[in-house]
Amino acid sequence: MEQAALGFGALSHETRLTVFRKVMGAGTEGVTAGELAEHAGVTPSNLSAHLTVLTHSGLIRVRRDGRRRIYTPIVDAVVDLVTFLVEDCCDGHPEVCAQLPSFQQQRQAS
Amino acid sequence: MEQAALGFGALSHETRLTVFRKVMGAGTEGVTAGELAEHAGVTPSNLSAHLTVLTHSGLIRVRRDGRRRIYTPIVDAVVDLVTFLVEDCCDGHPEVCAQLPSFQQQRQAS
DNA sequence: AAGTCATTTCAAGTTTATTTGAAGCGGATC
DNA sequence: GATCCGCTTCAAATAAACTTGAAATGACTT
Repeated sequence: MEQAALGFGALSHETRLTVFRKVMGAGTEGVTAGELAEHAGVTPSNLSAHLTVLTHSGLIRVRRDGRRRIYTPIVDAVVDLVTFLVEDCCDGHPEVCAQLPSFQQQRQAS
Repeated sequence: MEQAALGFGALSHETRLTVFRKVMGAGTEGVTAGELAEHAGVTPSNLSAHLTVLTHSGLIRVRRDGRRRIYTPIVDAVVDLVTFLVEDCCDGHPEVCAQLPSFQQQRQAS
């Protein structure tokens, strides 16, 4: 639960949420810090601070490529976080989770 | 996205996460502040502060019953939050969302 | 109407986050 | 080896979150 709180904390800031989504979208290939800074519209320095929070939460990781750093999602960690939230939602209210988008459908669509 | 950040922020503290889960589990019937304080092992005053954050985030609501206050989940808001996270996860990585527990299955189980 | 109960509000202190710009560092280029 | 690039680290300032206990509120009870 400590881990979940950490994960939610990492997503509790608009800049970080923006960055997180961009990183998720980038998949295995990843995104550079520079691209993320531009995308989020913040200074490199500020972005770096937010990236530290996100990596510390275990939701993303860094890899080096020459002089740039490439950020990639740790998908298992994201799945764990989603699962945690979903269990709260669906254990007590199973009838409600039918409202959630069908993952199978999305899978075929994209 | 602002709303999502607010929601995640509300879940980013262990006490609030504990409280949130208890409220979710209580369903329509709800839980009193007193029960929540005992469950979370914090003072009434401290709990009240956390409840303010949670209600302000739109994930739970209060209703009065005599001299007690009963907290209930706002399930739609929780579903929205889960959906938000799931979309990040599954739009870019649809193959991964198969790892998530099947809601239909859970529905029949409980 | 006085007392008690459940809970919140207040104010103050403490801790933790966030932002900023300057400086540093490792890797590429000249 | 000097320089430029991409990014991080540092330090200092500001802001936001958290905790605490005392006091207030509003609703039942006697």
